[in-house]
Amino acid sequence: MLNRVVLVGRLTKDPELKYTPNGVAVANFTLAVNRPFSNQQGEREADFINCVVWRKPAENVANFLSKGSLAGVDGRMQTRSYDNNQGQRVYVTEVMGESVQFLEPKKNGSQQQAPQNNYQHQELPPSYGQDPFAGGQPLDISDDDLPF
Amino acid sequence: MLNRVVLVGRLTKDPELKYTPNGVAVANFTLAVNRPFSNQQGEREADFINCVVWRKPAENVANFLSKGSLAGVDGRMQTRSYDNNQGQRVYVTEVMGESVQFLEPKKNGSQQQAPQNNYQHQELPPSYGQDPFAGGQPLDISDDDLPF
Amino acid sequence: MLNRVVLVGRLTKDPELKYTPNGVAVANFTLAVNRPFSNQQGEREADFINCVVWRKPAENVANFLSKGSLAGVDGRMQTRSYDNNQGQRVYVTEVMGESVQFLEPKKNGSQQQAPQNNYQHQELPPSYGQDPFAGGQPLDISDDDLPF
Amino acid sequence: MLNRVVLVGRLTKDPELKYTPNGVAVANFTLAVNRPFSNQQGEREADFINCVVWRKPAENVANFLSKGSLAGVDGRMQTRSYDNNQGQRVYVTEVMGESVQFLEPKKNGSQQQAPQNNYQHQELPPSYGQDPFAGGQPLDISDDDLPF
DNA sequence: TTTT
DNA sequence: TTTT
Repeated sequence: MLNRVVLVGRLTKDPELKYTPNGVAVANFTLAVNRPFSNQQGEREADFINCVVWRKPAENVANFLSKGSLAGVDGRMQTRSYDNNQGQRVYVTEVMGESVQFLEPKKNGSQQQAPQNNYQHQELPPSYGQDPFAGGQPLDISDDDLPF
Repeated sequence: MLNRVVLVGRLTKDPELKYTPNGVAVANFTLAVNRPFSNQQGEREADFINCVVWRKPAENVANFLSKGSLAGVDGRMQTRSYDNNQGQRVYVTEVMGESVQFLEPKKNGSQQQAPQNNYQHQELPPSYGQDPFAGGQPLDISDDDLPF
Repeated sequence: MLNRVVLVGRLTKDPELKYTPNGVAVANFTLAVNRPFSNQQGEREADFINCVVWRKPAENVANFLSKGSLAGVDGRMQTRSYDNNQGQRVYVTEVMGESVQFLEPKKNGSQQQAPQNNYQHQELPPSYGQDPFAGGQPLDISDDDLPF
Repeated sequence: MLNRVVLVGRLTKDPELKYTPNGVAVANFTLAVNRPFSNQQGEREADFINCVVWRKPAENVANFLSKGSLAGVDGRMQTRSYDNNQGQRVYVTEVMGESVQFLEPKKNGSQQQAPQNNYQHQELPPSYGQDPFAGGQPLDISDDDLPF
């Protein structure tokens, strides 16, 4: 059924990159998306939206985005739940990002080249993404949990 | 900043209609949106997405939708948090529906007329929405909490 | 770059199904999408949006939709131009539908079963889509024109 | 009915600002949106999408965007037609932008301050938008043509 | 637990 | 050239 989300916002922290036991990359990050209206106190608020990105785009996210980066995400809303250590059910809503657009030149990097174009499907410089296990830490879940 | 969600799904229950002390209508409902892929066990899953609608469209939702109704929602993702009665912070992500489309003729109703067209901005039959407090129960929050 | 369109509307005619010389299916149809506001004369207008769908979903469209069917489309806007027979450049904007949702049970059909779920990725009954060339007429363009 | 478009792209030219006889501002511009895939020749193409923005946001567009600016547009697809001077019917599809996000600091400007935040609903510096007729040229259509 |  |  139709389920489409498009967001533009800034990362609240550096993205977290992990790998499933099978070597599938997953990146998690939170986008702060400013609201277009002010609250009663006249302040602008933001929504903090958790995003998950899988596979190659996950590695691009980890390579090109960091705290404060402006990014666009096109994806689907997903919900899941789990029991926390106090034995309570926690409900999670997040955005499964199918594509991520980098809306600013890579910042922190030193001598790095910014990508010529900022789309997720871009050809990345050959130095990226070579060893899928580099730079990320293994994820403690079985691949059976992967829904796709 | 850009924040746009479009969903089509079915209500998991009848919508809940409430009113703020000032008489502003709010409807809450959950949409079950089937995923386009199957999980490891070959089953189709759904995402359960909480939606909030304000004012006149809230009353339309309450009048035209019920458990199982197929509906489209166009809106924005919002996040908020509160402390539950165990003193723990609970994070909530929901969709603020700006417009709701009724994709099926009104069901349960007896002799009721289905709307000629199913858009939220439709002219409703004069019998609807007259007394903003009819059919809903008061909401225990101050209007100061309304962000818009 | 971000380019996302979501529409719900009714087909103005039966969809047209064609095949490239290589046997790739393409369906074309126009969605009438009613506007949420009235014009100066108090009339509701509609937008008439041309949609193109490729491959398997194209065949599903041809099998399940017909004039008047209510459908949802999730896709991208695309533009192209060509010279007409009067030698004038014609600019075309259309929606490349990546997924199509059938929002009504199949109508015209006689004893046909409606699909159990209406998503484009659905398993179709085995009688469908067997011979990719059945029911469509060949398309007079080279596959070199296919951009993906 | 559901009709939602979200785009991020770059202006192909400076926006055109006009005013109806009643002083309602309208801005027109074309966004070049790069495609996420390459064509047969391995080249990246773009879609060129015409956008229209009304009223205050139209003036913001004229003040903050220029050729090459990166911008996000959230709106609806609209179609219309007219007869050209050769007496032929021309069909037009464009995006009615409801909100426009400025994704880069204002460029060409000399000593100008970039907006603190780039959302269309932003508070603009007091020097902007004061005389709604400044800087735009009158539009040769009656307000009766305005559909909303 | 939040970004410019 | 347009749908309910």
